Amino acid sequence: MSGSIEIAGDQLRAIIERIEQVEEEIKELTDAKKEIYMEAKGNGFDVKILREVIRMRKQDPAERDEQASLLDVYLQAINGASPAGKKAA
Amino acid sequence: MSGSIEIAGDQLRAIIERIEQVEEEIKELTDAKKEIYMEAKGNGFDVKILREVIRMRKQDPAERDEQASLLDVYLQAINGASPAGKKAA
Amino acid sequence: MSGSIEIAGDQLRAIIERIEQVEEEIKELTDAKKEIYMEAKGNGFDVKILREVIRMRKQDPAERDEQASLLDVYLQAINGASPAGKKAA
Amino acid sequence: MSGSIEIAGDQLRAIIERIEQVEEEIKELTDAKKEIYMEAKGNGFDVKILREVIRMRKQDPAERDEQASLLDVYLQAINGASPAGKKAA
DNA sequence: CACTGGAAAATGCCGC
DNA sequence: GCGGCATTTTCCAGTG
Repeated sequence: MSGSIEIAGDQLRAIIERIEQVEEEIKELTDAKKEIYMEAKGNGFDVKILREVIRMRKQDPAERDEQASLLDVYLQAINGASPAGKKAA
Repeated sequence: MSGSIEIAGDQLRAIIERIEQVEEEIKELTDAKKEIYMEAKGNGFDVKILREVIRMRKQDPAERDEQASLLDVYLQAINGASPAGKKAA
Repeated sequence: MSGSIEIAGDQLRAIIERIEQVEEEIKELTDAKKEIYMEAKGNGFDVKILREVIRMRKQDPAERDEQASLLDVYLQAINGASPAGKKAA
Repeated sequence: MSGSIEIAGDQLRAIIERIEQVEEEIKELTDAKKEIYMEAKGNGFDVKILREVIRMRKQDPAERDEQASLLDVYLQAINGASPAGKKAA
């Protein structure tokens, strides 16, 4: 009766503790990351650009180019839309 | 003609303008909100605490539900796999 | 005695309600914005790029160029660092 | 020499590599966390509810404090401008 | 005037 | 493949 619940309860507790443990470790690393950024900032680096560099390195080059050209397409589409009839210039 | 490049320039413009319009309105309201806080501050209220009160009021309804069903939640978690009162399957 | 508290209480309530009212309106507009993006997506536009276009339009050109060139500086600094002794090439 | 352009390339590289290293470790832990959830799911637990339980446990201590001092908070808000028991100033 | 903390936005992920 | 959720990132106001 209370048997299967007890067992599940123990299991549940174990799961929760494991997850909380891992989350704790993640938090430590996240803090470490922040510190590195802060240190970099202290050395005169621009944190925002730094993040962008890291983001770029994560992305594969093909994908990057594709996004860049799509952006160009959009920008040109905006400029080339209706204003001043340069439609097919 | 420029063909595949000229992708719906007019449509794109329309979308962008609509979004920018909405963002403009949001900005106005955000400013109004700030003004209310400032006015409150001028009347001797502590803005930080005011924000906290509002935050709590937002969370409270949700919180109440969660609190009320905490035990249920645990019980469900323990045998969440049997959805529909399959007691002991 | 309870006098000044009462008055302040009314005032407090009024402030809170005004803010909550404004926040409600902001939420509606935010939802509207989301819908526009979703509609655009339904028409084949890339939401992420769309967001970038809008972000770019908000930023003044000078600032934009500055960021872009700083990014270049960083990227070149990475490539030109130690590897393969091209230090002063 | 390239002068002002060659801005601390080595330093920059070191920073980036450190960050990427830490992010790698975070990713491993994140994956571990996911695995725990998956394992739990395999044992009949409802992942969504599990997440909720963990979230509540995180919020609970803070929540308790906030709840306990709600009245205080309101009272402070009402005369927050007099910090240090200036009774009726 | 840079730092800190908190609100708002954006991105990525997971399940359906 | 899409919509919703959770995390992460960015922005901004207050503060020393």
